Amino acid sequence: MGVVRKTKSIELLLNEFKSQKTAISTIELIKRLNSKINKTTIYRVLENLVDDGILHTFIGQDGIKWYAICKNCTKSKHEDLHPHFECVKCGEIDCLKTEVIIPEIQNRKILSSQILIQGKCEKCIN
Amino acid sequence: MGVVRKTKSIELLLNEFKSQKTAISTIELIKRLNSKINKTTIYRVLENLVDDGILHTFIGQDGIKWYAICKNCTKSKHEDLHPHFECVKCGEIDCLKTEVIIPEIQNRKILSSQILIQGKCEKCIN
DNA sequence: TTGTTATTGCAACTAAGTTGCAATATTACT
DNA sequence: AGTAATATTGCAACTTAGTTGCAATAACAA
Repeated sequence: MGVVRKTKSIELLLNEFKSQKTAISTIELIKRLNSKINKTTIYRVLENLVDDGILHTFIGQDGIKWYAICKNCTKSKHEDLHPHFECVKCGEIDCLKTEVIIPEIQNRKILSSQILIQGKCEKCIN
Repeated sequence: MGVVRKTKSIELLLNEFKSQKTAISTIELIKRLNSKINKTTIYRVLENLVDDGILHTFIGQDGIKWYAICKNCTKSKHEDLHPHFECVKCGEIDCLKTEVIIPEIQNRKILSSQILIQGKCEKCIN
């Protein structure tokens, strides 16, 4: 349904994504904003922000939901088909600009794809 | 820890993967074997079979665990770094032989990757 | 056949996420 | 500014996937 009214919850959540460029998991957001926003509201606002093309979401290796700011998305079209990179050391996940080419497959029609790469990030490589 | 003794539970679970070549989710297995094996046992046997290199596991788009037979794995080395294909129509997930190349990324060390492709499978394309 | 111990079933629990509903806050309209 | 309409929120209770501890059972080596 998307966001209709400017509220404190939306502002607080967006602040998190403005001050941190990497992806943030739902449980991390609940942990951080616990005292200020109810977890139900957090889940609902996040979904609204996805509908509006402001955030995109994906499933981490742990099976939980992560969210990150969209770069080139609109309400009607999500363009965030980029891979995500999860650091095995610090746990941080961020969006990659790197393009990964999915080859055509005989007798199948590809519609979308999720790519989650594990490794060591810039900060943890050494 | 892997499997040590041949039990009825292991046999029943492996039968499912022998009669169906595609991946099977934990909840599907629990649904099917509910009356014969306790769900705790199902979770534990599946994990053992992964340790033994007989099955591999991955997270589906729904955030739940899926399992499939390994092709070229041993107890010490999992080689199943192939992509998985999820049909948006029938919900089936299978392993792809297609190789997807993950390019090197500056200042990062890539260790592994999960690729989940959505689309229409052979049966559902028309 | 028996002793050791891997495996199983059960019940109770955890953790992530959802639902229904009444209370509250935003916004448009006068 | 005051008010009505309704989007948003908080709360409690729930669902679902998966886990844990422990006693009972089953494999299998000797």
